[in-house]
Parts: sequence; structure tokens; C-alpha cells
Amino acid sequence: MKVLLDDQADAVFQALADRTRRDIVRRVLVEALSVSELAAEYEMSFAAVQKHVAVLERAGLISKQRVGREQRAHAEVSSIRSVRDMLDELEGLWRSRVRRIDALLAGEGPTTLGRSEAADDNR
Amino acid sequence: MKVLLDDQADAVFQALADRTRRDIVRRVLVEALSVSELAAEYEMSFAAVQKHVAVLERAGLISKQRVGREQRAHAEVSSIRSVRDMLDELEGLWRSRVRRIDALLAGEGPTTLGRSEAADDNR
DNA sequence: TCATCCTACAACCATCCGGTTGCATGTCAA
DNA sequence: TTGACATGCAACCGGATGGTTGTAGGATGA
Repeated sequence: MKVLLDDQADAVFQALADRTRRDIVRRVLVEALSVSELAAEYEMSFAAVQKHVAVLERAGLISKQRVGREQRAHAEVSSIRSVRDMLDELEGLWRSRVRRIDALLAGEGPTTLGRSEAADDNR
Repeated sequence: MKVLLDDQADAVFQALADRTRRDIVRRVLVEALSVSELAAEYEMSFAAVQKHVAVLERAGLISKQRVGREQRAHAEVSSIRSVRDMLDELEGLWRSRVRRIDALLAGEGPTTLGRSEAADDNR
């Protein structure tokens, strides 16, 4: 499991913080597309789309492959997984906190019901 | 499973695209902290940290609860899960593409080995 | 009441970001 | 070779962002 450094994490979240870029990722996840093909899908100028693609590429979310005069972009699934893993790790922190509270409650009060509905306040 | 609208997704990814803010989330995920306590952890000014907290709150990643004269911040785990789910959904797109290619290959060539090592190029 | 602490917010500044237009380069097909 | 298409990049612009300092208000405790 590849761990994201701070710089990379900054870049990846930054890259995903734009709906056009998220949409591009969605599209090239399904099939590789040239920059022109992508540009045709949006209202903005070709250059704008090209810049979005560049941002995604710098963040490692997509990569390009030359085919003739086109540059076909495809998603880098592993990087998406890395982000997901990072969030999993965060959630893990929370879970361990819940466990800690559980233990605390178990040690104090007389046997309550099941296990920690008090700590399970977050949906 | 709560689905993120584009505006919310923009805000959440944006909020996470800063290492200080990610660190704040990590901390308040483990235990609720007042803004002052958080501010003490970083080099920057109190106001800067307070603004970071405000960004996280606007994005729905944390919420605050008044306790006396302090404002204790705690993480909103559900929102973190929403982001993770969004990435899962993306990965799902990719998986379905792989399945599609699998089916294509199965229909064409004579029985190859197991299933699609050709499509499994992405780690 | 009054000094103190915690928080919020406004104003300001440098930089970044998302968009534009224009130009240069590369590759293909006649 | 030449025209057309695909891409990349620089320059520019307005608005957002991340930081600063300063001011003000609410809650606490003596």
C-alpha cells in the first residue's frame, strides 16, 4: 500500500477539488481519451481543459500515452486507491478512539448493555 | 450512504488539500480540542488556525460545541466516510471497465488463462 | 465589577487558481 | 512540401486563499 507524502496529498486533494477535474477522472477511468476528445465535452476553452489535464497528471491521478499525434489520458487507479487508503487510515484513528472510550466505560460503570452506544453517537 | 453534491465535494476536497487542516482533522478525530489548544500546536498565528477550523467547519468535516468559554472541535466521521465512498464509486467505474474488457476478451480469443491478466495492468 | 481568556472577524497583502487569447511545435495525410 | 489537426505553453486577468495584525465581544473567576 503506497503511502502519500504531504506534498503528494496536497496535490491530489487539490486536483480533486474541482468538479471538472473529477469529471475528467471519471471519464478516463472508463476509457482513455485524448485531450481534444475531453475538451469537446466541456464549455470552456481547449487550453483550460488542457491545463486541468496537466494538473491531474502532475498530481499523479492520470497519465498520458502518445498515440500518433494524440495524447491519450487514462486514470491511474493506484493513486485513487492511495487517497482512499488515507481516508481509511483517518477513520481508523476515530475507531481506535471509540475502542479506547469503550474500554474506559467497561472499566468504570457496572455492566451496561451490549457495547458503547454512548460512543457511537456519530451515525 | 450520503452522496456528496458537487458543491460539497468541492468544499471537502478543497478543505483536505492543506496539510495543516488534515492534521487538525487527525487531532480532533482522536479527541475534541478547543481552538486555542489547536492553535498552540502550530507555528502560525491564532487567527490563521481559527480560519482553518472555519474552513473545515464550512466543509462539514468538523463541528464545534461550546463548553464554557471554549469552543471544542470534533471531527464529523460521516463526512469523511462520504468522501471515501465517492472514491470507492470511482474505483467501481474502473472495475466495471475491466469487467467489460474481460467479457470482450472472453468472447473473442480461444479460452485464455484464468481471467484477464491483460486488463489487470494497473497494479 | 474588572481583568483575563477564548473566540470571531475585518482589513490588508502576496500568491495561487481557473479561465481567457495567442503563438509555437509536432505529426499526419495529400 | 504543405495544410490541417493536436498539443503545449506563455502572458494576462479577476477572484479565491493563506497568512498577517488589530479590534471587539462573550464567559469566567477573583
